[in-house]
Amino acid sequence: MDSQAELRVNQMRASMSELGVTVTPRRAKVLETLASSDCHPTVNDIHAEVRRIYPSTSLATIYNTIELLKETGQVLELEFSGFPNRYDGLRPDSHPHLICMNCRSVEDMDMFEVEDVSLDLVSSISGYQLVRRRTDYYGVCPECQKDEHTPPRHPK
Amino acid sequence: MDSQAELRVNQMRASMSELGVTVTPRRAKVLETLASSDCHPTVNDIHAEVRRIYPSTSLATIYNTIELLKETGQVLELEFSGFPNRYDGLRPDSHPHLICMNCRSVEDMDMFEVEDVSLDLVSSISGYQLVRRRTDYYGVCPECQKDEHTPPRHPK
DNA sequence: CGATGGTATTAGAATCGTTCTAATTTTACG
DNA sequence: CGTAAAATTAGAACGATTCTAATACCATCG
Repeated sequence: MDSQAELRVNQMRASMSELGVTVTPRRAKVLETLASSDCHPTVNDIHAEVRRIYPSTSLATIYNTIELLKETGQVLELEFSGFPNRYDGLRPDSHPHLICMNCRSVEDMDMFEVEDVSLDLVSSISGYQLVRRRTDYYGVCPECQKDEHTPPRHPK
Repeated sequence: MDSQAELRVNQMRASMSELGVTVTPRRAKVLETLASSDCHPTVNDIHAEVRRIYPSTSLATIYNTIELLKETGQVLELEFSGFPNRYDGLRPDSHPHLICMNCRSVEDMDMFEVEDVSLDLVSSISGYQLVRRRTDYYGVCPECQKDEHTPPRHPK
């Protein structure tokens, strides 16, 4: 786990303590997995990882822990219909992603700085109290372009 | 049905003919509903509307028709997990939306022109073959701000 | 130490939007 | 009309997520 991941784990722990809930060993392992994986894992990915250490862990614990993190904005949830949601614990702020429609890989899109319209500006013009933006680019990743018939796989 | 809606229905009909499929009366009603509704209806909304004329219509027909429209880019699908998808047949191109997390209303966000980074530019830098962008702003709509306890409702 | 009470966790059931399937109906066209 | 292909139906299947009721854990107090 690199230093950025450790920083994030500590921030997540702090936010959970502020909520008044315990950071149990299983929950700690969920935080670690979220903070040290850059492939935007699914709940199942995290479940599998936590099970390597605590084999009896149930899915509900993963969902439960993620819910606690969402409450304090410590994890970014990317919703999909028909596919499992993806989570970003490394960068819980709104930021754009590249999504491969073939292999379902998800990566951060920060090749260059995008000057997004600020949430505050859109809020004041629209009258909405905005809390989050989601921007995703959908297409086919370089890897999948090599062979049109690459079967869907995840994570990449 | 205003002139813009009629134009859209004709475009949708044309795209379906190009696919070599028949525009049956039920399908026509789906197109009409999509083209003349500005609240980004769910599949159930469309189903209810079509049933007013053809009461025996099954849900599968709605899904099936939408699938045909998606194949030719004639409808924009906004995916959610935990909530039904929303559809925009009036403006099938990528454009930003305002989403109320309380009442689940969805509206177009075109208060001002946003100069989005072009898909082509992002494609060339990222190496992805991009086909679509999705940008959504999440928050609480003006109506729901009036009363914190307004129950979720849809459509607005 | 052992009891107590509250939190965390579990396994599995329930939910719900979407997709699939097999049988039936409709449609186009000779 | 008659036939074949396409469209449609009802309901089953599916899969991600949420819920539920029972159990395990753990800190603290007597």
